[in-house]
Amino acid sequence: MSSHVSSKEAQDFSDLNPSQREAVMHGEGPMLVLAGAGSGKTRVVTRRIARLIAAGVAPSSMMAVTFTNKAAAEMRERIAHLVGPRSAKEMRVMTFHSFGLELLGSEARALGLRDGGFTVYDQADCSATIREILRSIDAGKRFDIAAILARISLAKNAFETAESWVPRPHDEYDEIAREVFPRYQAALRSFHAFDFDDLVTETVSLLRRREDVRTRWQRKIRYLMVDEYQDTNAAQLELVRLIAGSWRNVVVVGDDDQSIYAWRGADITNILNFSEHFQGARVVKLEENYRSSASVLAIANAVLSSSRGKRFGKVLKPTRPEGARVEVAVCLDPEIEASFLVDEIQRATTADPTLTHDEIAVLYRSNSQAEPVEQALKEAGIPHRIIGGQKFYERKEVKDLLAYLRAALAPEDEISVRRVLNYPARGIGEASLQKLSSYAVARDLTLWQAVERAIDIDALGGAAVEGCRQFEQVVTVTRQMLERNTPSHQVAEELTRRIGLKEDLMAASPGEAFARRWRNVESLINLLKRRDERGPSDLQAVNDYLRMLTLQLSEEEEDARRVVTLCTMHGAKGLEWRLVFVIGVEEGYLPHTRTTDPKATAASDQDIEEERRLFYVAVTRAREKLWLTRCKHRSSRGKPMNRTPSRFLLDIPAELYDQREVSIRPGPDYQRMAQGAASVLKALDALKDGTARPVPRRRP
DNA sequence: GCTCCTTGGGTTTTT
DNA sequence: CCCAAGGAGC
Repeated sequence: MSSHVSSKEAQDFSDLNPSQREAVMHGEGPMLVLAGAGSGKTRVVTRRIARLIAAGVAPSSMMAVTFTNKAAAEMRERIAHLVGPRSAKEMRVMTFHSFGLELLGSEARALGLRDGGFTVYDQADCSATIREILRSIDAGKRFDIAAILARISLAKNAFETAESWVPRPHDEYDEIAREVFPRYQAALRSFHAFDFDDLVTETVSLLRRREDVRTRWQRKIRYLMVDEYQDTNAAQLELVRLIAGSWRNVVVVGDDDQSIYAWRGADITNILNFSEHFQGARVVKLEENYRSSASVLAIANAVLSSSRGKRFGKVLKPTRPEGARVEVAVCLDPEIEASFLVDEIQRATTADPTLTHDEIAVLYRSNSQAEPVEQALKEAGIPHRIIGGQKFYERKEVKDLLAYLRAALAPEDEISVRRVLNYPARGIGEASLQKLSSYAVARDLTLWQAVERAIDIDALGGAAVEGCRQFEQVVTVTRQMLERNTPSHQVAEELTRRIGLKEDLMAASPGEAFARRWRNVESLINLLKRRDERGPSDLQAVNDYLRMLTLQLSEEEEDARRVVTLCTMHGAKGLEWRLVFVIGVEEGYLPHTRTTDPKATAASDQDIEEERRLFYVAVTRAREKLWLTRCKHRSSRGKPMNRTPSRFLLDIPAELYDQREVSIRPGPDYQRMAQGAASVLKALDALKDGTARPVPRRRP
């Protein structure tokens, strides 16, 4: 509908500064928008889209690529606000991975996959695959699977194949990865599975080798926009190049100073060298910051000014007044830190009733830091949500149910079959699994085919044969229901009944845990129900939906009602709040030990620079008030440790912030201390009587 | 084959 | 401290 497009908001550019206007008015050809934090980059992207639509460009010929599905949803919403929901819906707004999924799904024939069947493996599935491979090659030592996976992932994103990749000498993880890589890739192919990296790299290789496919997609997508371009890797750059084709209508938006995903293969030279990759590119810098108070920006600029990395060298220019002083709270330990921040939230929201909880965030380096904060917020009755942490899709009961569905849809998906072959327990233990597996290998069968032939396997015991029969029956019935186009949620319900999932969960999880886990099962069934209402339940449709779930559900399905947000600094990118607490500003977290420890993967200055940028990202989330907190003591692995301030904090001139010590607070803390003292006295008494017992742990 | 216990080893970020 | 793997006992 054009009523939106012709609206004043979309066509009046007087509210934009000259650089923003230049970016919005840009027509064809490559452009790099270097957008500092809070400089209005989303605004520029969405306004440009609205302008192009107003100029007659079909929304369906445009694609905007974002970094997360959540960011995509938000961008689509903002576009809808400018141009109307109809046009917004026609546009492609998605992540690289979702795009890969769409393209591979619709080009299944070109890929040579029969009936479009492939599965998407998440990290847990990939880990399970590697665990099996390590077992099969008798790797001996207990390797860190995540480390192997990380190396394979980096190699794949750099277009190394199992054959071409050269491990670094004297790096035992490179060496084991060299062994695992070809087997891993072969295993995924035989399971008809793609991992997240494949979604991009396989798309690239398909577009490279099939001119017809390439041309088809280049005709489809005439305008391409990429957000958070500093976080793209080599494979994604290649995908951009292939899609952009000869039109080269590529607008990328990003900030080299916010590049924080090198550990995942992101290559900062993509943005630094954009003008070489796309000759004749226009470069626009957005340096005026509309988000943060001048006090916050002074801190942000100070953090970057000590940076030694290669940069475009932007400086954020404040447009807003000085605002409240930035404060540093030096706390005794994490519990004090948490109760201090709760106290401060209560004080601030009371003093300013317009400051609602959804305008407040607590940011930390690692998910484990959320726990004491959550505890303190809970005690104080402050509503909050944790972004990240244990994801819905990763919960065991959800994965188990999905594994059954996947096994029914595609029995060659061995990881799924393995996962539920003996769940709930039906007499097929490690030994029987080995026998099934070697039977399959010897005859070049899939594991599923071996299960079907269980009765013919002499080595297998009676209980195991019976278990295989039961499993085969459950899977077969499930498949038949799907073949008859039974709504998928009904299939899932019948499945839970047949395997006795409810009873098993009840038996395995005490009290409250059962309710929570069963609720997860019900939410999954509900999710399927909503899908059923929208479309058919044929095999293809359900399969498509399940593999999309792998991408979508690895993120938050959370609703952001008026609650305080807790999230990692990585997860905070692109978001903003009026009041922000950055906690744990200590050596060991910022930078993280893992990046400074010489024992870990060759710790380099580059890694530390990335940690500095991460701190910069965290700081620039604050609009009005920024608190930096750190602890003097903290226990790690049960051992108490003294903590020192982050080097990045020490780099900030002291006159830019106020500092205060927080050791103990009046109120509840005194009570807690008194209780603590009482229990110590009691324990001493007990020691004297000889009735000492291990003190039960406090947490439920 | 299953469950419970001991032991040893490692600390992050996520599509 | 927390998890996973391996061993003992049922």
